[in-house]
Order: sequence, then C-alpha cells, then structure tokens
Amino acid sequence: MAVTFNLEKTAGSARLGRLTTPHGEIETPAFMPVGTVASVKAVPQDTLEELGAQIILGNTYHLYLRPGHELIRSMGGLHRFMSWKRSILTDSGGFQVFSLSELRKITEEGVNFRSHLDGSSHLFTPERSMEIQIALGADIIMAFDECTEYPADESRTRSSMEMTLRWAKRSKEYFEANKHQVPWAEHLPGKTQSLFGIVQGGMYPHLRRESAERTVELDFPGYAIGGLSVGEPRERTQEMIAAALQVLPKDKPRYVMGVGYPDEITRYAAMGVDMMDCVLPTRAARHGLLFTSEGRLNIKNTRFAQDQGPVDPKCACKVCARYSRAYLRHLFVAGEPLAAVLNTVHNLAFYLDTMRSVRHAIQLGDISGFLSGSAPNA
RNA sequence: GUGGGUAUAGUUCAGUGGCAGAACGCCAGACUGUGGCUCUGGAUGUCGUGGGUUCGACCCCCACUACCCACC
Repeated sequence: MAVTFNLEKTAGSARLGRLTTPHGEIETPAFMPVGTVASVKAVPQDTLEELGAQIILGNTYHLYLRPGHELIRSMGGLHRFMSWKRSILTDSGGFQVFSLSELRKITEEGVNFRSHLDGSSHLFTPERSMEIQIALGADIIMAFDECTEYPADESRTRSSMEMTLRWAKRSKEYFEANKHQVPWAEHLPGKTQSLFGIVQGGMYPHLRRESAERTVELDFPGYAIGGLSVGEPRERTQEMIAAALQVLPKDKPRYVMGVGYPDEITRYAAMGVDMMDCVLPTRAARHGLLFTSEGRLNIKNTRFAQDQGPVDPKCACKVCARYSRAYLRHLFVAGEPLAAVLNTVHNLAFYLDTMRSVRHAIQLGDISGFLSGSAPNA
C-alpha cells in the first residue's frame, strides 16, 4: 500500500487533509523541513519530533555521493540510519542538477554531472534516481525531472517539459518494477513507497496545465509542482501554482516544491496546496535571519545587543520561552554552534506553527486571513 | 646604562617624495525542491609627538616618547 490521502474538510480552495505513509500520518497543509544530507541542519531528531515535524526531506543527490545509497540500504534504510521514525520524502536529484548547472551535461538519457565533493563524474538517469531512492527508502519519492531554468522561452520550456514527461514515465516504470526492493520491505509488510510526479511548464500557464494533465495521465499517488522560485516574480509563482491546481485531481495530495516565505506558504495553502518544503527557515536561521509574527528580524543587528525580550513575544517555542535576543545575538556574533541550533529551532517552530494555524483556520472554515496581501515576511 | 629595531584603520600588517591600502574585525543587506557559518555592500585614519629639508613628506634628516630585542 502506498500513501493514502483523506480530505477531511475544505474552506474555499483550502484543504484540510491527512496523508498516511508507511511511517505515519501527516496533517495537511504541511510544511516539510529540509534535511538534505540526512540531517535537518543544526536540529537533532528528538527536537524535530517535539516541534511537531511529521515529515522531513532528504536528498538523492547528496546521499548518493555521501555516504552512498548502498551504505544506507545496508544500514536498513534512511529512517533507521538517521533514527527518524516518522515520514521522509526524498527529492530525485533533478533540482540539484539544475542548481549545480556549471558541472552538468543533460541528454535524453539523463544528466552527467561532476561531484561538488571531489569532481568525479556521474550519470543520473530516471532509472538511476529511482534505484537510489528505493535504496534510501523514503516514504515518498520524486520522479526525476528537469527543472526548467528562468527565464526560458516557450519552445525551450516545452521541450524541457516534454523531457520531464518522458522521464516521469521512465521513473514510474522502473519504480513499479523494483519497488519491492525497499529496505524495510520485510519490516513493514504490504507497505510500499509512493512515487510522486512533477509538473513543470516554466512560466506558461497553458504549459503548466498541459504538464499537469499529461502527468496525471501517468497516474501517480500525488503530484508536485516544480520549477518555481527560480528567480521569477512572486506573482508569477502564484499564477503557475493556480494553473496547475486547476488540473490536478482533488483527491490526491499536491506539493509545491521549494517554497517559500511564511506569507507565501500560507497563501499557497489557502489556494489548495497540501505540502511544501523550503530551505529558507533553516538556512536563514544559520545566517541570523529569524521569522516572527512581526516580520523578519536579523539577530546580528547591533540594536539587539541589550534586548532582553524574546525573539517573538507571540511565539510559544522553547527558544522564545527561554532566551533573550541579546543572548542569541551574542551567540551568533561569537560564532557559537548553539546560535544555529536555537535560531533554526525557532524558525522551524514558527513555520510549523504557521501551518498549524492555517489548518485551524480551515477547520473553522475561515481562511480569509491567509488569502490576501499583507506580507510581513516578504 | 649601551647598541639595534619598530611605530600607518579597532587588530595584524603592506606601502610610495605627488588622491591612504589589504586581511580580519565592525556596520548593514541578501538567502525559496541547501555544496559551501555563504554571498553583496558600507564606514573607519592628527600615517607616535615636535621640529627640519623640499614646490610637495606617511616616506628623507634631527630630537623626543613608547614598545621590542640583544648586551652590560
């Protein structure tokens, strides 16, 4: 059995749901912290559990290069290896190929790239990505796609989209034939991974719709909208999400990849998106940027040197309950690793609480507060 | 006490007889399916003090002061 998705309630376009994977349940709309190398940077797994994270991301590209997917398979899979009992989603490596563009060569077969670690040469194909993702054993794995660069003209966008569709078909065929090899097959009898398809189509609404239609024809248990937040204006992002959502089936989870700021994830959730992931809360935290109910705050600023208040007076997280802005600033300026830990815990708490409040609003049937333009964190 | 050396940004130090420099630090900004505690900007000076040479001195000369090293 793959994932199941139960739609419990709607409010306008927004959806309150429950996604069940072999490793647990995820209340949606959900924000998924990114843990690229089998680690949500700076945050131990028990803290992630306390924060209420129900699913985290891992990355095929990074884990393949180090420590290697076969090693992780031999350790019982990614869950056991990193001691994370809840759900995991792995990205296919398609985006890394895009973001490491100077080191790659793309052909119909797949992508030849050079390792950022040692310069060695590797070939990723849809089949290879599936093989690796099956070995890692995440609950949800992603089709190998090509993230269309921005800007791209219509003809380039279409040919990129067509290749993603061909790769999606190859991904699915390889996955269906080999999914029984997942490392926890015996441990969780009858349960399988789920492969999600990815909608591309650049900045062309009609291509987004076509990509969505043709991806749905391939029949996946969930659909992602990729190729966004690649430098386009935010209105475009929203427009492309809306175009794809028009087509995607209502009874399957919809996942927008790689977004966003707090005001963006709430707006997309209000539009009907069920899942989102983003490095922003974790990366920004390590760079001293904290998200609060009153907007963004750069903790390294001198004005916080003697500020005895919490990061966010309205935040219920352990960091805000215990530590002052002055102390967090000191830790950051001193280069203490604890600064990254505390800042990341706060930012993730803020993101996860934000999604909780969206779910609560859907439950109450009023999401008006999340639909419109006020963007304190923009 | 004698001899030698050094003195330039907050710090460590380059530097040239003709607009005062770097690194780090400091100040601020950025970060959207995470290579990279990263990236981008910005501010900062009685060039130890006093005199002299020179059209012009941070630079050459003299004295002084402080610090460092060696010797007594």
